[in-house]
Amino acid sequence: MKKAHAVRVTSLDVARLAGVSQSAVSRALTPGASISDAMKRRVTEAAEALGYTPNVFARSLITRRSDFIGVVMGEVTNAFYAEVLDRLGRSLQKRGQRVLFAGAPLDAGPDQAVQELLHYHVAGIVITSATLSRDMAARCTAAGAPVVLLNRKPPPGEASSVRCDSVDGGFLAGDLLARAGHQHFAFIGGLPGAFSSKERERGFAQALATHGKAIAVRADGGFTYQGGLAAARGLLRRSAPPDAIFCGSDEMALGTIDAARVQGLRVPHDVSVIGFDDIPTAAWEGYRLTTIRQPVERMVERTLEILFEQIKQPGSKRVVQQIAGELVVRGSARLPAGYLAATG
Amino acid sequence: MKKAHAVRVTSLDVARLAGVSQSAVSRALTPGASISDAMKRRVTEAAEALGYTPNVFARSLITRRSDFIGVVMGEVTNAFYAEVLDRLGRSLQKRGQRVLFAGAPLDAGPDQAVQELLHYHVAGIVITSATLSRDMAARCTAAGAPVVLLNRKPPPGEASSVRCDSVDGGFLAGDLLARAGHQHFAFIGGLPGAFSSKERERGFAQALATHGKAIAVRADGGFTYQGGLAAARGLLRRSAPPDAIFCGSDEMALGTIDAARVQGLRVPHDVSVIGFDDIPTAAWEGYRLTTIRQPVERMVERTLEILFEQIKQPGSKRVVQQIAGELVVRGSARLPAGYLAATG
DNA sequence: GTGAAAGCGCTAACAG
DNA sequence: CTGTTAGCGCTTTCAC
Repeated sequence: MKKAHAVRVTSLDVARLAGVSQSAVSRALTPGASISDAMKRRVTEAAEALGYTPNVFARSLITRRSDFIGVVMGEVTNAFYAEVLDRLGRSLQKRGQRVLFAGAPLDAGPDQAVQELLHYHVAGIVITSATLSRDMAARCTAAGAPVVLLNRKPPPGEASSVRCDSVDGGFLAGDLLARAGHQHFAFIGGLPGAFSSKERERGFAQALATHGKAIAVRADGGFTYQGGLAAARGLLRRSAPPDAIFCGSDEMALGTIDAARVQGLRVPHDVSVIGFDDIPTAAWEGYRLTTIRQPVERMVERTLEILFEQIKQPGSKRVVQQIAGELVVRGSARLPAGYLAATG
Repeated sequence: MKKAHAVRVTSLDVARLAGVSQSAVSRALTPGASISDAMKRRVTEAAEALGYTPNVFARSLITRRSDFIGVVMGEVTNAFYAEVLDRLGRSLQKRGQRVLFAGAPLDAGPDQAVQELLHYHVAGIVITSATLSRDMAARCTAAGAPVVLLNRKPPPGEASSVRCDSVDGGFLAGDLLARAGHQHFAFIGGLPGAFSSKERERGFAQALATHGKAIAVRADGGFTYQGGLAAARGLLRRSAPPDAIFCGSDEMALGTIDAARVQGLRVPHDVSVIGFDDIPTAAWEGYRLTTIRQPVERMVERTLEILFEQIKQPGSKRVVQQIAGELVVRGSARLPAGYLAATG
């Protein structure tokens, strides 16, 4: 059984064992410091022998930098964001960074959470909950902590952002539905103020316009299953119910499918449904939801790429990037004639 | 527009403004330090005027304690754990603690993640991924960081644990199914080595034995939808297929329901299915899964209670607590005759 | 109860 | 390239 050293080993201990100065130890463990290979090896060996790791607090006290990356997230219970967090965590762990997790009340915005993170001299911040205020963005810049927003409205100022191209994604959905010959189109949005939801609706409307159609009716479902279910129920009970419904998120689309089934409607025979996200549940046998996939992996990767670029190169220009969504054809929407033949 | 002080305000600044010593400032912000009310007020006012907050690194460097709580979690993408994290985050935020999030590779165990957390002098650790090794548990104790495991096998040694009573939960499921008159019982477990899964199976078997029955066949589904689907497909294709399936998790139960439907079986008419967890999806219209609910809220609350007790009172005895699960009757399992009348 | 002084363990500027 | 030196901002003795 290994002994549990309660006594902490410091750089001085390592220095003594290696027979060098304490600052040499520091340099040996600082990438890019000017130190000879021989010295470096000597120190490294002594450090390993003692099981030494630098005290993160002493280090951060001086450098004013930590290896924390702050993650501000509103809804971990949303499958899409759970996956974002999962991938974020793995990537950061691999790069030797730590995740300082901050839930943000959806109603209050991320400002307070960000303020707290700043106390910990986070190296950077990823926000997925809502848009940052201009004031807080400025504070992050002043504190030297670059910010990247994921799937949020690019805030005014210097914060970067990565998002799935919602307009384009909405267009994909609208185009498919229109070409399949549907006549009455409905859109179910998330929260009235949500930027991504509005963009998805816009793209949807644009595609319909291309075909001389328009959104006949809309409702909001708060991005949740229950909300989507309720919204769809209302829509489908109208005297002229829609035969094509595009939802701003998969959860709402799944609720929509269930609402249709409860009313005895067949999907997609009586009504076509398309979602947005491609969460795992969308692929379940019970739903087989046709949807617009957000390429989470690439989005997260790009987010971190930008973040680390800015960390390494403070003051570099902000980047506002869109990544294309991708139509995933399953069974919840009728297809245009000859569609399968055309796409192979 | 507020000015973004790039210059940090230190306790010395506050001391100067208040006309007191720097150590007085420290004492004013340390609960339980010996200081007069007048002095405390004076310092507090100056601190507020300057927007002062102590440098967490300098503080932790001395005290060897941070306000981080480490959370080691394997599967955020699992709806049950997403909810755990969500609640954990909210509660901790409320108590002024920060969440240091560490994903743990399921295959590697939590030891490495815990080791990393210890570097940050976390005040405590919550683990939901797998059981801690005895060695690492000892190291946590040595480092003064209490550990509470959530829904994991209580490790040998001093770590506390809170879990849903799986034996009892399994019993509930078995009892209901047996009393409803089913004849062929199947169990779908998670991973072969998973403690909670084994306990659920044991309780299930015990209940069946009470009625002179037994588990006829079993399979493993890795706790996932796809795994449950595949496992159930195999089970239902047997020459003597089960008419009652108890699954070690809701996701697998949902997969089981879909597997049954794909084969043209009606649930619960042809086969009854019961899950475990009560994740939000279990309540969806498309499934209406009868399941054993884990009272997440209480479990998380109790976990934190124990953790903070141990933080406040180092060396206090470990607690191993079980919290009862609760049968949630929906539509995926046939009920014993007169059941509804009897339960009101 | 209060101030002065001594570090916590480390990085970074400075000589050599 | 290497050692010496000076703090980072705070908590915590120690005198008074």
